[in-house]
Amino acid sequence: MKERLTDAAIDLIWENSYGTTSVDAICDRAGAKKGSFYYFFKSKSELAAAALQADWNKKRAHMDSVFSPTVPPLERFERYFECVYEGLAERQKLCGSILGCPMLSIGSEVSTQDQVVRETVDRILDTKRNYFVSAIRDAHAQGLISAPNPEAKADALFACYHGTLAQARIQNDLELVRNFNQIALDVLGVQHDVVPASA
Amino acid sequence: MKERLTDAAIDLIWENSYGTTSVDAICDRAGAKKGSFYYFFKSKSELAAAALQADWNKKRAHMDSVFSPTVPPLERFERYFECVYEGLAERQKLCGSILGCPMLSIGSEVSTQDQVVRETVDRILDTKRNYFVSAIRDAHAQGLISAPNPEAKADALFACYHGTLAQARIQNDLELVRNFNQIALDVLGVQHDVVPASA
DNA sequence: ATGTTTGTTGACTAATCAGTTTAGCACGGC
DNA sequence: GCCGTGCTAAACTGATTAGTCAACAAACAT
Repeated sequence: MKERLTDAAIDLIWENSYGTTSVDAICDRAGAKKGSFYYFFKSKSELAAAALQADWNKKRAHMDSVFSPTVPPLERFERYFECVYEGLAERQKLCGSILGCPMLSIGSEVSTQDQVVRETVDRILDTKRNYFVSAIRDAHAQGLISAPNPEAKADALFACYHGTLAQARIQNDLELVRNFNQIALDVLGVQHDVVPASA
Repeated sequence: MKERLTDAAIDLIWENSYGTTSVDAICDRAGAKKGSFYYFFKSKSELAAAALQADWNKKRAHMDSVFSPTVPPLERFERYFECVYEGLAERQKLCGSILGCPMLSIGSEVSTQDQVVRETVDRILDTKRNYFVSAIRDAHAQGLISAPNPEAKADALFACYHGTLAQARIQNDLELVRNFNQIALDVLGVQHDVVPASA
């Protein structure tokens, strides 16, 4: 039941927002009653933090596989962005909207008001950033890109990635995400293998 | 009074969020009563849209000056990011938090639930993006950068910029914004004039 | 068998929410 | 003097909110 509650919470909050998702609505979707909710969680805010953490834990294994050191560094990004695109597209079929990154949407919404959730998001985002850093470091070591400062490069790509997802949500349009790997390559400083126009 | 209401609305919604900012609170800060509110605006949602638009209209003249075609293209960005940094720092002194970009925060929060606000944000963001596009086009024309596709480059920088502001809000930390011009130059593909280390 | 832990239930507050209503104020035109 | 017009005041509605509470159930240990 605890898991049903966190699942319902992520679903609803991601699709709508933290502020407009009521505890009642979460309970309804989870098939639970208010009492059960407050048996497991002492507040809406604590549930949100738990839900974000649970969601991340679920995705972690998949991230480890996509960003495995056995995969060529630039392919890690390519596969990752492809997965994100597919996931958002599938989700759109269900709810009609492009939802972007839940961490960013929720984090941005509550950051000035809810320190528990804010710190949870902050910590998870930092963990996620590490995948970027290590892939970039590897790419640099293999001479695929020039990134003497992998952390700075990762920050740039990370920001670019999240900015694109945020815009996709606001515009309700996946177009920018579909072509994101191109932008990523550009930000990473990979040489374009442009097909030269004839004549 | 209408202006006092939109000012109060932007202030409160930016600092907190759309969902947690009540009409009562907006009226309080504006020194107005509910009746006045609903005389000028027919709903909270319509006020939010009007407030965002009014806020943008105020900033527009300044944007025009910063992105004036008489300013060298890369300096436009430099000055702009500097202004944004200063603005956020000043605001932090007042409310203790880094607030990021109101368009992005609010847009991301309400995008799936409020089409009026969503479209307002979408339109304003598109207008803002044009400043980037034209500066990049000029920079390319002057041989400062290589950007055969200025729109794509602008999208990348725009996303990177907004992603950075969103992270600054979530982390409540201006650090990333302070150094953003460096990242911007990197994304734009400007050659670093790195001071070579001796020995 | 008996008590304890672990979970569930539904009714309950007390506050807050967006939005309405109605009466009234100050003002200039006529 | 009188009337419309632009705006304000304050009380109100009805729905919704997060969170509480005491009674209850089933499993499990002793």
